[in-house]
Amino acid sequence: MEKVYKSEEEFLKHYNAKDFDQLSMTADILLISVSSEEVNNYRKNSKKMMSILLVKRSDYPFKGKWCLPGGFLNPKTETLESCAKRVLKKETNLSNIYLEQLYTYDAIDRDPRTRVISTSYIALVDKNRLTEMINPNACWFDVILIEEKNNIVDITLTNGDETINLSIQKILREKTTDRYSFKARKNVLAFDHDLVVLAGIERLKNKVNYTDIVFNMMPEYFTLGELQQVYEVILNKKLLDPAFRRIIKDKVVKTNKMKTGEGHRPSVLFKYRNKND
Amino acid sequence: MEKVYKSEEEFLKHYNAKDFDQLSMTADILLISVSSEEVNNYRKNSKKMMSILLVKRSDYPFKGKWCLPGGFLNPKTETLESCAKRVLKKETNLSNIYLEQLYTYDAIDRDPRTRVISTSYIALVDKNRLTEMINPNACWFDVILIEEKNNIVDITLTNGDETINLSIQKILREKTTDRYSFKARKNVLAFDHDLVVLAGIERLKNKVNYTDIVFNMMPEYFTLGELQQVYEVILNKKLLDPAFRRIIKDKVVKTNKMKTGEGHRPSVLFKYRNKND
DNA sequence: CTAATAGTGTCTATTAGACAGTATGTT
DNA sequence: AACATACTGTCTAATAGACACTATTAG
Repeated sequence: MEKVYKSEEEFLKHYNAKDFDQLSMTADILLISVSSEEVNNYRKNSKKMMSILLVKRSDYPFKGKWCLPGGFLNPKTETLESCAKRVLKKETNLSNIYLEQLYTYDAIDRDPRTRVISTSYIALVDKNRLTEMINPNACWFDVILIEEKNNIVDITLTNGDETINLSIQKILREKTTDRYSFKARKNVLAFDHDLVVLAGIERLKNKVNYTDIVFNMMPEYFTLGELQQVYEVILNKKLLDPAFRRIIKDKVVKTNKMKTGEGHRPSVLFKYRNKND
Repeated sequence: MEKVYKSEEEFLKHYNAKDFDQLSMTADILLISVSSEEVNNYRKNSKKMMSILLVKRSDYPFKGKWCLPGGFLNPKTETLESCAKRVLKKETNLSNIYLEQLYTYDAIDRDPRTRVISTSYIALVDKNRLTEMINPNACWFDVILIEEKNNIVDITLTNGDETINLSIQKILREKTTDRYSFKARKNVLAFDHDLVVLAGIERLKNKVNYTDIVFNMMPEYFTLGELQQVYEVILNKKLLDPAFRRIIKDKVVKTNKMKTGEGHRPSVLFKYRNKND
C-alpha cells in the first residue's frame, strides 16, 4: 500500500534512504605524464616516455598488488571529482591538475569486499611540477611499449625494478568502428585497473588530435621539438616536422626566449596560446 | 587500532559494508531515434527529425516534470548496463538496443531525496522497431531545434501538445578545445536531465563521423537518401550528395531490392556492411 | 670542422567541397 | 510532360605526407 503525499516537501520528510539498497563508490585516477630519459650523448636530446603513477596496495584486498591511486567517495560531502582531487593531493601533494572523467566501472565482482562501483578519471600533469611524492608506496611506471595485433593490446610498465605486463583483448562491438569493449586476459593490476590504464591511454591518444589537452602536460615554456616529442609519445609514432608545425602553429605563441646549451642549434621557446585571451 | 589480517579470505570474512557510507545509483537512458514526418506533397520524401523518449514523472520528487527513463540500480544483481536494459524493456518492450555509457552525473544535490549518483546511457533505435509503448507516461519528443550562439545551446523538444525549451550554457575548459562543462540555465527537465540530453546529442553528433553508430538507428534495408537524411538530422546540416556517397560507400552493400512508389525515381536499397563478415 | 637538432620551402598525393548534369520513376 | 528525387562526372580547394634543403649551436 503506497502512501500518497501532498507535496514534495512532505514526501521528502518521510523519505529514508536506508530503506533502499545502497552501495559504495570510489574514484580512481590514472595520472599520466611524460618523463625525460637522459641520454649519454651530450649532443642528443633526451628521450621522452609516457609514464603513469601506480600505488602498491598495503592492505587487503589485493594486498601487494599495484593499482591506480583511488579512494572511497564520501557521499555526504564529495563529488567524484573532488574525491579524485583529494586522493591526488594526498598522493602527490599536487592540486590544480587537469582532471577528466573517463568511465564508470561496475562489474559486480570487481571488488571482493562488497559492491563497489568506480568512476575513473584521467589526470594529466607536467612532471616537472612534481616535487615530492607523499606516499612511499606510490611510484611512476614508464609505459614502454604498446603493441597491438589480433586485437590484443600489450602494455609493458616498468619502474626500473619491476616490470608489469598487461594484456588486454579488444572486442569490437558491432556497428561502432573504433568502439571496443576491453577484457583483460589476466588481471595484473588490482581490481579492473588493467582496463582503466588502456582506456585512459586510448582516450588521451584520441583527444590529442582534436583538443589542446596535451598542454596540460607541458611546462609554461617549451620548444616545438619537445612538444612534438610529447605528441609522438602519446600517438606512438614519428611525426614529420613540417606537418607538425603547420598543425600546431595556431595553438602556440613564439616568445623571445631560447633554449640553449644543448650541444646543437638552440631552439625558440613557445607558450600555449589561450583562446580566451 | 587497526586489526591485522593474515589473508585476503580472513579479511573479507570480517568486512562489513554497512560500516561505511553508502549511496544509491541510478541508470538513466537517453533513447534517441529518427522519426519521419509525413509531407502533404505525394512527390516529396518525408522529412526526418531526431526524437528522444521522455517520461512524465508520476511521483515525487519532480512530480509532473518530464525526465529521461531511468531506475535505481539493484546493487546485488545488476550492472548499470543491465539496469538500463531492464528500464528500457519496461518502458518500450524492446531488447537488443544499442547502449553506450555516456557520463556519470554526481552533483551532491542533484536528487532531493538523498545522495544519488546517476550513470547515463545513450540508446539508439530504429523507430520502426517500436511497436508498443508500455508506459502510458512515456512519450517521444521531436528535437526540433538546436542553435548555438555565445556558448548557449537552445534545444526545443515537442510532442505535439507540449513544448519544452532547454537552455544550456557551455563553459569552455582551458586547454581542451571542444571540451566543455555544461550548465543548465534553468532546469526544465527533472534532476539534471537537461544536461544529459545535450551531452548525449553532442556525443552522437561527434561519433557519427568516425564510427558506424548510425546504423543502429536504421532498418535492415534503407536507401542512401534515407541514410543521408539521418546523418543530416544528427549533424544538423545539409550534406552534398556526391561527398556523402563517397564517404559511405564502404560501409554499405547494395542489394537488388528497390524502393518504389514514391512519386519519383525509385532508389536502390542498401544494407549495412558488417566488417566482421 | 662535426654532430646533432632547428627550422623552412615546395612538390605531390589525398580528400573534401561544389556544381552541373543525366536518369527514372509516379501522376 | 512535369516534378521530385536518384545518381554520377568532374573540376577546384584544402589539407596531409614526403623530402630536401638551409641554419645554428657546443665542443
